[in-house]
Amino acid sequence: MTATRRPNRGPRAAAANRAALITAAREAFSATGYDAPLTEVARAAGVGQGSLYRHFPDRISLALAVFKDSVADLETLAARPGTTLDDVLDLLTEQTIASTAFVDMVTLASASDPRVIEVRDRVGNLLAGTLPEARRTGRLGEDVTADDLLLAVGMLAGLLTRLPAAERRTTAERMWTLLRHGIEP
Amino acid sequence: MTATRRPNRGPRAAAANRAALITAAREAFSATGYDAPLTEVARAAGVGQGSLYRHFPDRISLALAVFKDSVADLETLAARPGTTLDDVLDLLTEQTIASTAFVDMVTLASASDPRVIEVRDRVGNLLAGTLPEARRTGRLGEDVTADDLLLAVGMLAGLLTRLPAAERRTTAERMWTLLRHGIEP
DNA sequence: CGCCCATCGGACGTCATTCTCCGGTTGGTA
DNA sequence: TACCAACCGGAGAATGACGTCCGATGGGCG
Repeated sequence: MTATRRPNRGPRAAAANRAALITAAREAFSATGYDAPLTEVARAAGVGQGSLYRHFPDRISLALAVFKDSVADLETLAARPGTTLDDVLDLLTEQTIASTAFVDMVTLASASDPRVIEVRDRVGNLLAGTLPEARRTGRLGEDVTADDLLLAVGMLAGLLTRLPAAERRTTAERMWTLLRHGIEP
Repeated sequence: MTATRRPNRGPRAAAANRAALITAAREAFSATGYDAPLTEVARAAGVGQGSLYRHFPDRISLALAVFKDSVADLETLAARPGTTLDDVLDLLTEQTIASTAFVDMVTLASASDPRVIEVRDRVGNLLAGTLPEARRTGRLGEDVTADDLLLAVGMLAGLLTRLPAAERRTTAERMWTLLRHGIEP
C-alpha cells in the first residue's frame, strides 16, 4: 500500500541540509550573536534561503534546534547525583562564553514565545533543584532565587555580547567570580 | 568692520533646533535604547533630517550632547568631599535605569571612537578617586578595580536594555544588591 | 524507462534605516 | 527696500535584512 507518502529527492538531502543549517547557525550565532542575519546562515550552509525557511520558519525554531543540546547537557548534569549548583553554573557560563545567543534568546523580546518560555522554565527548574544543597553548604544566600540566577547569567550574557570574542573569556571569569561572591550568604 | 561672518536666519532657530533635537533624542534613547532610529528623533523634534545631520553628523555626537550632563553630574558628585563610592554608584545606577543608552554607548562597538573613550575614561577616573576610601571602610575588596565596576554597570545595562521599562527598576535593584555584595571584601 | 512530485535554490518585493543633496525660505545688512 | 548667505526640510538613493514565490532538479516508483 505504500500508504505513507515518502519524500522523493528527499530524506537524504533534506536531513543533510537541516544538519548543515544547524551547524552554520551555531557558528553564526556564536560569532555574530543571536541577531545574526539568517541570509548569511543559508549562504554558509551552502543552501538556498528557501530551504532555510522551509526547515525553520522563523529564527526561534532555528535557535531552538541549535541549542537543544545545550539544554539537554544541562539537564543531564543537573540530574547526576552529587552535582552542585556551582557545577551547573560553570557549565552554563561556559556555554554562554561559547555563544551568548542561547541566554540572549531566553532573555530577549522573543522570550514571550511559548517555545522559549518552555526552555527557560526547564533551565529554571534544573537550577532550582540544586538550590537546597547549595544553601545547606553555605554557597548561596537564603534570599537568592533561581530567577535571580537566571538574571545574573542574563547580565553576563548582555555584557559578553558586546565584547570582541577575544576578551570574552577573561571578562567572563572576572565578572563571574564577582557574581559568585555576590550570591553567597 | 562686521568682520565676523554672522549667521543670517540663524542663531535663534539653529540653537532652538539643536535643543529640540537633544530633548527628543534623550527621550528616544530612553524609550527605545541607544539604537533608536534617528529619523524618529528628527520627527519628534519637529525638524528635518537635514537639520539633524547638520547639527550632529553621526549618532555618537548626538549621544555625547545628550549625555554631557550625566557625566558632569557624576563628576560634580564625585568631587564633593564626603562622597563615597556607594553614592557615585547609586547615581550611575539611577542614570542607567532612566536610560541604558549612556552605558550602552560606552560599552558598545562605538566604544572605539576617541570621543567615547574620553568619556569612559572620565567616568573611570571619577570612580577610581573614591576607591581608596571604600577600601578603607571595608565596602570594597582589595582586588576590585575601577574597570571591574564599569564592567559591572555594563552588565546591568546589558540586562536592563532587554527588559520592558516597567520591570527595570525592580530588577535593577535586585541585581544591584547582588553586585554590591559581590564587590565587598 | 519515464513520469511525478517532494524538495531545492535564489531572485525578488517589502520594509526599515541611514545619510546626502538640493530647491526654498528667512531675516540681517547695506 | 532688496539682496544673499546661512539655514531649513524632506525627497530619495543606498544599504541590508526578511520572508515568499516559483521554475528547476533529480530520485523513487510504476
